[in-house]
Amino acid sequence: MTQLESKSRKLRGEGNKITPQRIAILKAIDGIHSQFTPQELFRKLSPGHPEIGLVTVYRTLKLLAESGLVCLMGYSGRSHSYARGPERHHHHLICSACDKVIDISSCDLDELEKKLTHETGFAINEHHLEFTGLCRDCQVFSEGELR
Amino acid sequence: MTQLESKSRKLRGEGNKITPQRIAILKAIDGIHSQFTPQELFRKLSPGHPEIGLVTVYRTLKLLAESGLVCLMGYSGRSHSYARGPERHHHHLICSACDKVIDISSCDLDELEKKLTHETGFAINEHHLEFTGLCRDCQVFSEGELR
DNA sequence: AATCCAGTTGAAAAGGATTTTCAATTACAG
DNA sequence: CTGTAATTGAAAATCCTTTTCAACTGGATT
Repeated sequence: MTQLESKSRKLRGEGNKITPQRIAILKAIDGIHSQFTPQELFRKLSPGHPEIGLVTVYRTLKLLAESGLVCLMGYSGRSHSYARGPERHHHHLICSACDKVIDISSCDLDELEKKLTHETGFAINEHHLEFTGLCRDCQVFSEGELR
Repeated sequence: MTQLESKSRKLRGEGNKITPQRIAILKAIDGIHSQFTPQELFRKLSPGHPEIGLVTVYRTLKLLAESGLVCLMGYSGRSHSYARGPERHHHHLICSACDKVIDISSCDLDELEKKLTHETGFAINEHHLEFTGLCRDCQVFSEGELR
């Protein structure tokens, strides 16, 4: 089963219709390895899919994020940013130069979480973790003659 | 030295002027233990300080964030949120019901960071960590008759 | 205490991002 | 095939945030 089939199935299972627009958006997202804003995705889609409106991109990304099929990113400034990613719990490593996103599955925070629960009385149910840096490719440009 | 003096001194040291508006804003922030948006802070200030405009609140929060005197929060939806907090490296534990923020100083992520650097070639220079849950007070309302 | 000037301020306008509205269209269950 | 609820695109409406600009002011310097 392709990622497209499995995601479509999940969406349909939740009572949503599978439209050509949604398929195009799912396909596009699967090919993007950076974080992106709705506007950026719209611009990327427009040439091949002039029939897809910006509003639909906004709505679809929201829907996909609610279904866990894309991630809504945290510290990315003013506009919403999203990234493709696995449905399971994971975190991100982001290149601050090219916006590339790498998924991280390990995060041993259980100890810390327990300690915090004990110290603060909070019932913790979520955490976000994000690393930022320069990817191998982008490091090149911050050495040598450039900059 | 009070927090107000020390923060004023730092601001002045960076070439900024200490105005009545900035003092009022610094004082207000010190009394808020939740995260807040510029608009919320403005509403809180307005009654006692009708002379302070919304634009000044925006500008001052931006300035304070750049100087490390307040924290710009991450995953807080559409508008910017800030929180008072220590200047040193720290993270947050946030109540999803009342927006209370507790500062966390420990975060043993060096191991993970090293591992990621090795595996991905990234030059990591920053990380954000955020826990979300219900604080002791707010847990009460999610049990029992309410909700 | 008086002067000066770069930094600051508030109001209004501009700029963006996101959401809402609404009539037309369409996926898909029956 | 049909009926219907979900979806769509365009335009308008909402928000949030920043910019512009003329007036004002903190505080360094006389």
